[in-house]
Amino acid sequence: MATYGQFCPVAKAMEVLDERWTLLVVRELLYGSTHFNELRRGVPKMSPALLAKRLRSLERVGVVQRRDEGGRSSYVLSQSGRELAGVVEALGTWGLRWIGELGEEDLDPHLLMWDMKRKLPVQEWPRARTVLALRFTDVTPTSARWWIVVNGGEVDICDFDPGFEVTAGVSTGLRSLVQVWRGDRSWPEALRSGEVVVDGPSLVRRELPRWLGQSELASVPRPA
Amino acid sequence: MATYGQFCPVAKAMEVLDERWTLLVVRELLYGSTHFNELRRGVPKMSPALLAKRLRSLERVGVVQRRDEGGRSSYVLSQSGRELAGVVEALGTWGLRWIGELGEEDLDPHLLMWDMKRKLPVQEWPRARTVLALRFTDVTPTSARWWIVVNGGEVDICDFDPGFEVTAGVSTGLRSLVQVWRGDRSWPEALRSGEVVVDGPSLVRRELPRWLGQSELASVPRPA
DNA sequence: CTGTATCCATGGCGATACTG
DNA sequence: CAGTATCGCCATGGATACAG
Repeated sequence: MATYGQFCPVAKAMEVLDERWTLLVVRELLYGSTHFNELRRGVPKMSPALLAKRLRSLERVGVVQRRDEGGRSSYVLSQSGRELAGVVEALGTWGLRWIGELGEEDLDPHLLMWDMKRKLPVQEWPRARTVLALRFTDVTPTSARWWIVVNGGEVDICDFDPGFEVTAGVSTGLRSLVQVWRGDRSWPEALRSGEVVVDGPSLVRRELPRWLGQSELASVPRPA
Repeated sequence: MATYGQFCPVAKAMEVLDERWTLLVVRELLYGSTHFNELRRGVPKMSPALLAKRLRSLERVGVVQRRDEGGRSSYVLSQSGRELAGVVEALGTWGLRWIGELGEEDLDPHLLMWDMKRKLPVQEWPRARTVLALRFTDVTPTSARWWIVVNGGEVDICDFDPGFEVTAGVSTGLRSLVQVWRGDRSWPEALRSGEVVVDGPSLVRRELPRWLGQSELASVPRPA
């Protein structure tokens, strides 16, 4: 860990946190991931060796507590780690307001589905099993089709047809759905523009924005 | 600038902010520094080449506005940059609470004096010129003696005797004064323990804690 | 004073393969 | 599933000197 040679608390914090990927791992832990490969899903472009290294660093500085669970390990934030929520939130708010341009390489369908799996507002969905068939119109075929299954408060995401009756189909450009999820665009606008198309009963077409919702940070006000 | 390939606002923010030194430069700009060598005083261990590079990066992403002022340049935060105050504050709060251990190399008397120069509560000082002669008992002779001159709301820090009549002398270990300044220890405790010794009229001995005060973050509550 | 230019070593980190 | 092991590049950034 490189040092700054400053007693300033900001510098001392950055000695721990400024290394590449570190705060994204913390973000995943804050979102509730506890196991190695679960963490990997949230930072897929990070090599496993580096993730292991970061977890060891975070454990050493007391941000993460590692527990051995008979062979496998689990990683949980300590009190110190949980308090990084304030830092992560400030970064997210700032990033949403001021770093709006997304490159093509930022648009990863796996990450979007993983994020949705964790944060879909299941309480808005019907009690009965509900299945959305999602199709990204502008994505390489192997990652273009997804199924969202909500049943009894549980969300499952499949990249193959699970075989259940489909409640509705959703067809959209990946960028459009990412923008709506982040709150860069609104659901009504995206539907009106025709960039997100819902194929199904009119009731579902009306409810879909509430079912899918938006990420937590979406409501952050944007600069005028 | 290395990318993460994620649309997450935290990741997009960190692409801009996670490089070494970047947020410390922003901190200096938030504290009001505007010129190159003024910034350098706040990040003395950073090479000038790297500082120039970081300033260019920050300008490119719209955090800093550079102005040409007839030969020299000044650097001012944009609206986007000013909003990084929330990030810096969250980092400082967390760092103060959880990264308490300071190594010897973190104890730089120049940085302490530079910080004090900017943030001394001059409104607490007498109207008439007041001079404190500071001596660090445990620091290499060339950086051990400092004079703080407060006059008409202006603070001057000298590393040589400015020749004015000295109101009082303060003798202390560098670490002790840093700890008090950060709020890791209280003024009463430091004086009582004898680690900070004030040599002067009893009125000054009473007033000194209010004159020097503590850094802004010092009041952050510490973990039990 | 305000930077720029150059050089160089380090090690961070990405890629890949592999193991219990 | 949960990591380790290894390799090698190249970019980061530290140091120093110098220029306008």
